[in-house]
Amino acid sequence: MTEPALVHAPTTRVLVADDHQLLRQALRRALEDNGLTVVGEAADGEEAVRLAESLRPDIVVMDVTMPVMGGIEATAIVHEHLPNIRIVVLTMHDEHSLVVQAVDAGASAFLNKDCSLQQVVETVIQVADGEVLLSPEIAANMLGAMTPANGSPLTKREDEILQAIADGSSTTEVARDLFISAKTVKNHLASIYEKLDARDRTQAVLSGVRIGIVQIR
Amino acid sequence: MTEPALVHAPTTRVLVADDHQLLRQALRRALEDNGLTVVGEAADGEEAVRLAESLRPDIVVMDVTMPVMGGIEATAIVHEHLPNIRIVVLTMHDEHSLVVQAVDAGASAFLNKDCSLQQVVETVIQVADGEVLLSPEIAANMLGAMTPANGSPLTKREDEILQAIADGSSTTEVARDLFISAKTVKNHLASIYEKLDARDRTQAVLSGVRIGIVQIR
DNA sequence: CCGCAAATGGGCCGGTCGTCCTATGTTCAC
DNA sequence: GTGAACATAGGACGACCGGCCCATTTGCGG
Repeated sequence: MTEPALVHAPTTRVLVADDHQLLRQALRRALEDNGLTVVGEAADGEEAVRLAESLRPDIVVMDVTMPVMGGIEATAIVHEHLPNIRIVVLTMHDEHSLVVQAVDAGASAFLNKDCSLQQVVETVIQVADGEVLLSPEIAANMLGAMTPANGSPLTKREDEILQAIADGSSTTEVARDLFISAKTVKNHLASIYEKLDARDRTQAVLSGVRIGIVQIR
Repeated sequence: MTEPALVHAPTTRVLVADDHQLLRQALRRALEDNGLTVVGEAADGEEAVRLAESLRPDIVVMDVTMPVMGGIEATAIVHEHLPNIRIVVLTMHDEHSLVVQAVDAGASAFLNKDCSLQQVVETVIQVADGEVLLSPEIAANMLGAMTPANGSPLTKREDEILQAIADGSSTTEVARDLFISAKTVKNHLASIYEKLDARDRTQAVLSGVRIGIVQIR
């Protein structure tokens, strides 16, 4: 993964993936005003993967919350198939656990939407330019004084199960979808109730929404 | 659509209220590039109310989902105290009940974030310029084919019960709190499920949150 | 190496929930 | 004034949920 020469690269090609046209336009303008080329825009994760494949951008600016396929998942897929493409992940929610997930998925940088357009542009340039992979610490720092060091109080599996419940699945359906027994789901739910101080799935889901670990879809 | 006189107005003063700096900047740039003056930015509803009071803008571009105080509430307060200020409401979610709530609160226009920056600018100019108050129909049209014009699809009692469930009460507790029998609560819940196309209280509450008839507390 | 947390799973039981009937009184619009 | 919608309420039943035991495996940190 070394590309020493070819510094002559005329422009950095950027793909913008965000489900909000407003944001896409804003990002496009900001990037283009700073000498970068926006080669495409995607409105969901799947489109982002497709366009990354066909357009071969240098950088993808990827929103986390998108329909059809989330940004994290799209990041993982793009990163696996096209490891040369660097991905800058954008998020609405100050969720520290997302940083970890994003970095795991192969993101090179992580920004939340409370940062400035300029910061986004700078980050993209830095990431395109050099090896400036943002460490989780830097990312966490950028997110400002966030909650000390939690993210989700739940484990990955618990997050997954709670989200599935929020998405409308019953205990049995979650079990089927995750290829585990219903009993295991109930066990996880019990842990979730304890950790979120909820007494049933309804309150647990609402707690999850409140603290930003559950997406309303 | 005629705007003959008062063309002398030097600039239209706009206040941008959105919790995402990215969006605020994007809107500021788009507005300023089109000859409008952005006199301030607010990151939450309370700040929006405060700044509207002190800066006296002509227009407030107000996001719905903001911390501390929501955009709808802020719209209502600003509209009551300063009826001359016209408010353009922006939202992420295509929820038609929000249109009604926004219009009730005194909004002059309603846009979702999937519209273009240009559309936002045009709307602001139109609203500032003339009497171009967007009717619910126009707003509805913008949001796509939506249901006629209601607020909540539920009755008052049903709203009340769903909110109580969201607040953490069980069927029996709701019954006790409302001085009715548990059976009646179950009956209302059954109606709620049918109307919201939910199969249990969890989904019903989430639907309620989605369409803005349930407050997360 | 040992412990601990996470993920998996089983059984049991009481209580709640969701659904199916039916029924009565009130209110409001047509 | 007659029906439609709303709010009230009961019974019965099966399914699901939440709490309480418990066990095994895996992986990570001290």
